[in-house]
Amino acid sequence: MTDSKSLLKNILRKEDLRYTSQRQAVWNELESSAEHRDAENIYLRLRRKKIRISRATVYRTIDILVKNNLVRKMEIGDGRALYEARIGNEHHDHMICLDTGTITEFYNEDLEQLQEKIVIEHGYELVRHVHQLFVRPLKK
Amino acid sequence: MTDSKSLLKNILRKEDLRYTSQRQAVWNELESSAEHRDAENIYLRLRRKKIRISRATVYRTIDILVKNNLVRKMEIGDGRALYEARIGNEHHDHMICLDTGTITEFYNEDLEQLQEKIVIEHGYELVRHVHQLFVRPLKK
DNA sequence: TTTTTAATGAGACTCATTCTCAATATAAGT
DNA sequence: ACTTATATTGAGAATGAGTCTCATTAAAAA
Repeated sequence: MTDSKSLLKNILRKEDLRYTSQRQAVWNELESSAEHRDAENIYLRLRRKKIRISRATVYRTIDILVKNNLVRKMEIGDGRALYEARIGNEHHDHMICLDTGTITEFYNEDLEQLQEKIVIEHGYELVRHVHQLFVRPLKK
Repeated sequence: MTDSKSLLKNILRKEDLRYTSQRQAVWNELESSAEHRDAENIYLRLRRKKIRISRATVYRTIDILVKNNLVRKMEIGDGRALYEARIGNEHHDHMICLDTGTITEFYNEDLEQLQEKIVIEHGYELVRHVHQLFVRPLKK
């Protein structure tokens, strides 16, 4: 069994959920590219590959993957959400260019630590965070 | 004329828009509380006060206020957006408690500067940012 | 005032996501 | 393997925040 299959199976077992071809297909699709994709894109691609799946199942499966940290959800502000696999993909935040729509990933350790410090000072622990920088190219 | 009225009038004049009672009512409503409120809440409160206004106008007016920095928009991740007046209200980010829903505002100068530094290193300038910390109470 | 044109309201519409429920598939037990 | 119990699925209806349309109303310019 490939790592990808056993990883998913273990998570489904832990959650007392059944292993199905649809759930594997959604995970394969997300895992196979580093893109930020929306649910409709995943649905359409699976259909194009002649995989029998519905939108409802795509959404339901993504929820499971997000809850189990295999996939990161990112709300882009226009009412849609984009997803990306976390596999071989350490934590990062996003910089979104307002001119071109280009999404650049960034990670800054100082920033991470500062966030932790801030929430602790308020008597909380950090569960997750959303950090998006909306930018424009520097004109020189 | 109150400050609140002339502030709005000036902005509408600048934007070549007309001053109307509905626009004033939406601005009054937002300005009069420091709460984070959604569009529906503002609409219902104005109706309860017997002010003649429609949802469409609430949304249209909020857009104008956001565009002119009188109001800050905050997407909360469940598909809704919350709004708060910026009046007497310097920039801050939000900490959202997952247990209680409590929203705590925070501001950290180091964090602000770090963000600026990061985008510049990538050849961009920062236009705006979204920074939300989802937290849980520290149990001791 | 009159006139011009922007703003409004009611409700239709959009679009991502969620829900419903009958049909189907998984996996446990034999 | 076969049966059985029950979780999962699919099709499409439903939801809900936000946007759009267009006839009516109201600013504000003349």
